[in-house]
Amino acid sequence: MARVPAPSPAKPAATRNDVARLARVSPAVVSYVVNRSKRVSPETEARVRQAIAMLGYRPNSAARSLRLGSTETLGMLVPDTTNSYFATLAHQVELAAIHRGRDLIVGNSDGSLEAERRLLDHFTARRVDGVLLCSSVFRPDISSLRADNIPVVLLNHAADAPGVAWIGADLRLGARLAVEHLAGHGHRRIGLVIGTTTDDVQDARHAGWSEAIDTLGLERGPVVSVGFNSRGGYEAGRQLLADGDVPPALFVSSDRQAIGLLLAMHEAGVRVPDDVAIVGFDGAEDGEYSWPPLTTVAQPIEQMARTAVDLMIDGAGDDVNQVFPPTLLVRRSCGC
Amino acid sequence: MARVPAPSPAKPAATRNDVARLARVSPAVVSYVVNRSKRVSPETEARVRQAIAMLGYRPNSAARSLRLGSTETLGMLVPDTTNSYFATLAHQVELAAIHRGRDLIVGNSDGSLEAERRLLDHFTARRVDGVLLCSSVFRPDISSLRADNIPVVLLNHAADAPGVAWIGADLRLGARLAVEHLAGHGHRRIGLVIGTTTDDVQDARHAGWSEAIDTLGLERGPVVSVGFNSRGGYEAGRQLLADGDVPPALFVSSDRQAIGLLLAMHEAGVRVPDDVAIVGFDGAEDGEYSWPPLTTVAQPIEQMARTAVDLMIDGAGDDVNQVFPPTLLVRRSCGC
DNA sequence: TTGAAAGCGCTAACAA
DNA sequence: TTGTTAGCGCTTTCAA
Repeated sequence: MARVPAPSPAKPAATRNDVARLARVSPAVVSYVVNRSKRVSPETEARVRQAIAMLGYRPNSAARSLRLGSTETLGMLVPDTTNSYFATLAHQVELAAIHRGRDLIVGNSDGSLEAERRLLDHFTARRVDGVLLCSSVFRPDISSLRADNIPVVLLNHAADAPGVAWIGADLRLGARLAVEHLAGHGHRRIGLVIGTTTDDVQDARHAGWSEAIDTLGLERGPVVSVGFNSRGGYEAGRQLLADGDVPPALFVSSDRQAIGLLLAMHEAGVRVPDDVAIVGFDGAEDGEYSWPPLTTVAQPIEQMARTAVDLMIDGAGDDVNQVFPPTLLVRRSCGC
Repeated sequence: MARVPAPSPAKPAATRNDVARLARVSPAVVSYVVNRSKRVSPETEARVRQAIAMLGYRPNSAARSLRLGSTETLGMLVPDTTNSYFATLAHQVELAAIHRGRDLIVGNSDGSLEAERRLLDHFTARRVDGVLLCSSVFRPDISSLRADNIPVVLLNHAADAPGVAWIGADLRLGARLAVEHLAGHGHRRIGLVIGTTTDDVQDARHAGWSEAIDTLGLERGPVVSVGFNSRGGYEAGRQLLADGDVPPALFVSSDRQAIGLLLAMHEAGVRVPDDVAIVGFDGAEDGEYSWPPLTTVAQPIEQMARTAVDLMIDGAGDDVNQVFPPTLLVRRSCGC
């Protein structure tokens, strides 16, 4: 490790006053040209722009926020950016935010309620203009946002949350899509691997699965509840194996779980889709390169992200909600 | 979509003055207690704290930044948070930053140099206290940061970059580890799937592979250059297959590529590790649940993240660098 | 132990 | 078309 003391010329960033001085105009004029907020004569503007370029001036956003009372920044809280579904969602939200001239700050709660509260607090301290919340629980504590009148939209939310705007995929429909497809392959007995969240409210995918089974006159396969990640899926697989009851078809509530399940099956020499057909849920990158590639119920992530940001910025108010229909993304784990 | 107009009481957040008024002290005293910057009598402090609690006051961070000339925020730029390696790295950096009392803003360049430049610009406008840069190129343009004297550390960097602090894993050593392990399994002919970056400088993993082959007196297998993602790995696999030259062992420069390669092999009925033994690189979550689970050269991600943040904050200056030795993470794709 | 006041860089209302 | 000025919420020096 080489080490040379930094020269550190301690040259502070140029301010608007520096620009004004160099361009021989008043500071206000600099603002006018930067924000295009008022007409300025072409010659003056040229001088100012040149000075800006020479000094490498960029408006100090803290000062701007303070003055404007708005940070032009959105906050987003997810359980885990390491999860490709949330990573994709966050990325799409970032894109949508930029498109609307906003910045996005993303925080990870790691599934901890304590961390979630802390981050939300943090967002309010930063005076974000709104927060997109993928909470680990069904009824998140958004009081600190409320107290400061910061708009919230619950993203990836599962069901009605009175008094809060929320957006989510139609989980029930998605589950139905999966079961119907599996039934279309001739399977009459379909199991379920379902994720549980901290406050274990019943997941709508469970209801959708159940409903579809009934409607189609099928037989209920085993149901196993596990965490929403690969490890959970792996455990589900082990359990099914241990019970000696791996059904011919399985709907799995997230792609990551499905990936874990796949591993358990491979280890046991159970062939997918020949011995078990599998349909996952989410449609992010996870299942694209798995073996076999995962048939999955894809959420319209980009659309949801865009809508969430629009809702947030256009301030549609609380009690707004929107549910998006997912679509079946057919690959090979279903037997197609 | 239900819709109810927002009540929007338009209640602005409480300021320090509100607290001062309620606690019947001067605004300065509020600052004293919030920042513990000066002794305050216990009774006064109690009054102030109570007022803070009652009003839900949190210091406006824009104002604070403006006054302090520091945002207590670090910026991090990665090509793609959707990639689990970068997601993990970013997450670890976030943790390290929080540990040092800093916030982290993460931006995605999507591998575009244009986006990279824009984000860097953005970071300087926001006056971040430093930026951690995972650039898509070997010599990134950090002039906008330089102009404002914002410290930079190149993270995940591959080789010497004079005048900039950088941190990276020892790629050459990692490649050697992989080849040696494969040789230990008795393979005498080892191929290479190597990623290319935008400015295609020779990757040190290539050199390490080559070197190890020579040292061990092995035979050079096919070398294929592809993008650093799953698709690249898949293409590499297809090409090897098309050339009819799938070597008995293969070192692959990233886990994501390895995942893609795995798919190509499965599709062709080539068995891993029996027909090809594979060792990947990175050691993030990708290969943990693949089939077969991936043996890989793991970078000490957490350690690198922590060091990068420390370096940044403690301002060790430019021309500092640190290279971390990776370790072999043995799973099953190598034949173990 | 507490308070008064200056000023961080910026926007925008108003005046010239 | 341009300039003057007040003030956003905060920290900190200096005085009381």
